[in-house]
Amino acid sequence: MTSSTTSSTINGTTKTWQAIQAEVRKRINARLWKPGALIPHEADLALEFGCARATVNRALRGLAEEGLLTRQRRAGTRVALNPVRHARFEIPVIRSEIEGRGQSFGFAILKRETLVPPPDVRARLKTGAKVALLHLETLYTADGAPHVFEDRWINLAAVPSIDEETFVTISPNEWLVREVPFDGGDFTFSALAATSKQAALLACELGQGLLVLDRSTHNAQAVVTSVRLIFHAGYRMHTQI
Amino acid sequence: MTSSTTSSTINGTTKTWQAIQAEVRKRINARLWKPGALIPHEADLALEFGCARATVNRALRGLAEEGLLTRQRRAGTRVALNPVRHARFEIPVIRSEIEGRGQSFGFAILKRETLVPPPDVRARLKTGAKVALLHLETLYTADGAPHVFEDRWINLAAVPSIDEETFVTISPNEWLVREVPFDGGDFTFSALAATSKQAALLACELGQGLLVLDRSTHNAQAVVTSVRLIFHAGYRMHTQI
DNA sequence: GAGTGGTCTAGACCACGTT
DNA sequence: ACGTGGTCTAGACCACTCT
Repeated sequence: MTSSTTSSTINGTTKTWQAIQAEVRKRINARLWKPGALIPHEADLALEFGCARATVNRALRGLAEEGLLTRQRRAGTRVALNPVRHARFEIPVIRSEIEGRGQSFGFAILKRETLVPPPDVRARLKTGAKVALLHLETLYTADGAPHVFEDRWINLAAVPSIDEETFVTISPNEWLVREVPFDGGDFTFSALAATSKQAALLACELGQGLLVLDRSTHNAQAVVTSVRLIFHAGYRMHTQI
Repeated sequence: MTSSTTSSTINGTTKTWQAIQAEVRKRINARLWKPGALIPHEADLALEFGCARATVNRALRGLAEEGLLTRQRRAGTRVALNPVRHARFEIPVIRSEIEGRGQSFGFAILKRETLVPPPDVRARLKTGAKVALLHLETLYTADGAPHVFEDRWINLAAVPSIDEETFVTISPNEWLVREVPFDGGDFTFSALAATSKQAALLACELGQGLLVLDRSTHNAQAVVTSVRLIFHAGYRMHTQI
């Protein structure tokens, strides 16, 4: 038997950090280490598992990042009281999402203008009262059917070269992902009932519930873009942990 | 000046893994290393930065987990073509969320019954056609105002001791988090327009858009619980990356 | 076959918060 | 003050995969 997978337990003596992590998980689930309780030091565990302390550290760090453990310098490591689970969902790159389902992707620029935005948009982008921004309205389609309506404002100061882009072959979404590096962003999920305009755009009935994702992305200097995505009726955004 | 923070650059010679990570980020953002391009080996970088290879590894591993880099054994490390950003948002523990805003938390069990569920719920929980489950309907309130309506099914086989719980002092949500360890789950965001029943429960107008979160959690053995949360009108779920 | 990332070790020093 | 996690090192071997 040449069974030597990456995570292995050798005669009960744990070696890899994955195996140690699994063992710790087991003890937590079995309530051997109860929520809120202190678990042994890294040094003790290293001794028990017959490995280096760094290996134990690697295992426990992962569990702490998951939220299963709470670690503090002098205080030691505790089992988290409420396992604060972090869901990690991928930010949908619209084209990949559609083509990944085997559908054909399309988009149409409905509006393109440069003007001083309304106050709420100014607040989100943190721009002055007289600064004009690029405003784009785009409809993305899957197999020709409306998929999502995008209402986007772009900070021209942060993305000067966008003036030369016509968005004939590449969508605003992809162009920005490709051309503008960003450090972070805010995401907000909400819901609304379709107005007549939205119902017409997204080919749904008046008043249907629509999922909305507001998102603004920024880099070190400024807020680059703020966008509202209104998805077609029945759209579900799915993720796992 | 005693400026010795955790992430520091010493005379241009980078030492900590955080500093190395920041430097690599800078080079990617500055397009010094372009998307899709191969970056130097760990060994080379270690030499350049004057540190051990393990330190470089630590820095690059983090960036790979973020999705900014793609690493393969023999092939080397590349800058990711489409920075597949994944947002990491905390699963809201309802009580913490409400109390964290300084509001008072409350809940009321509206329905409690044990019966064989409809087919769609059976499918989600992967239970047989004759297996009875616990069904709970709960309304959570913030400062007395409706916050979220919870429609939950619980697999009694996975959580036997729940029959003795009256949910007078602890909500179903918290009880499950506390008593049942779980390994993973599915999350689905969607939206609906309030029915008259929902409008009455959540004190909103008929037809308002409501955010919906469907979630099922499982452990190694079985699906433990499946729940639909319907949030009050105007609710926004926010996260950052 | 050979090169690259993945991991482990044994030891060391440091940062930080509890005591 | 002191104990615990956080990190770094220098070296080693392994796993994977591209050529």
